[in-house]
Amino acid sequence: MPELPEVETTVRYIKEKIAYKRITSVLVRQPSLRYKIRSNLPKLLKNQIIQDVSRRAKYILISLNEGYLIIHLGMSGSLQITNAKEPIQKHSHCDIMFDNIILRYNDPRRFGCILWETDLASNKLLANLGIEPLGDDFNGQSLYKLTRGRKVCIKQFIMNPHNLVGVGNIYANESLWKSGITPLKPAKECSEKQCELLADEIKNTLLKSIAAGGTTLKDFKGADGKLGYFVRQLQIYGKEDQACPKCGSEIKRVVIGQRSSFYCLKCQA
DNA sequence: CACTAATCCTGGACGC
DNA sequence: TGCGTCCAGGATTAGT
Repeated sequence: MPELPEVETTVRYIKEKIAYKRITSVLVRQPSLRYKIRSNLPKLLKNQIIQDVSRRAKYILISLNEGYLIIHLGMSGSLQITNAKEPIQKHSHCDIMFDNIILRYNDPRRFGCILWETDLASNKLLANLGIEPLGDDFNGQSLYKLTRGRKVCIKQFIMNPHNLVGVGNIYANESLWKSGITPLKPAKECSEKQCELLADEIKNTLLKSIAAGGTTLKDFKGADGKLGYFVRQLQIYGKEDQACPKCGSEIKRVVIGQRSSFYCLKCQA
């Protein structure tokens, strides 16, 4: 599923393809996503020129002459640059057409969204987002400050987009294992040193995955857009009952906040 | 205010 | 083979 690295890779790729191009038409086949696609979207977008493509958390932001397109890929969404000759796939819900190319939104589980807003500040979804893990203001110190007084466990804390954005279940598991912190530890009990380690590992994991993103992106053409290449780099996620790559003891699985969590009893305290 | 559980949806894995 | 059941997952919303 698209996590922050996949979204970032998608943003870079589509920006290159559609920047400064004019939208000729828009076709909505299935408006029922996480939020319904507004019925006047084609009218709103026609003849608009793409000014910029950027990212905030896992939201893809497309600046137009008037207003913004806000796209989220949800669990299973992907954006492809394609053309009219390519056959429509089963879950291709929306086409944004340019002179020679089409930006095609595909999302089997329909957890994503395609919204239009006059300005970003008035959008509720963007209003209460936490810190960007790859931004300059995220580091051990800021993580330490944020976690003070928070008794929720550290895994849930870093996965909550009001605290920190873009860290999904897989990246949370991997970075906690790498920094030797048990996912069950109350956030407020993480030391300065541990916050330092964790912040570094979150950044590392995301950056590595972005570096692998080019390869992942090619896999987006496949039906499900699932992990593809990056899945091979996983050390702990989904490895229940297998040996910890660091110490060899058995990896445990627990459910935290309805999410599977994998950790090593020996390495993570 | 802080935290928990339910929710949206489909495809894939699994048991019978 | 085919049916039913369950699970995965991000982020919001309703509920405690």
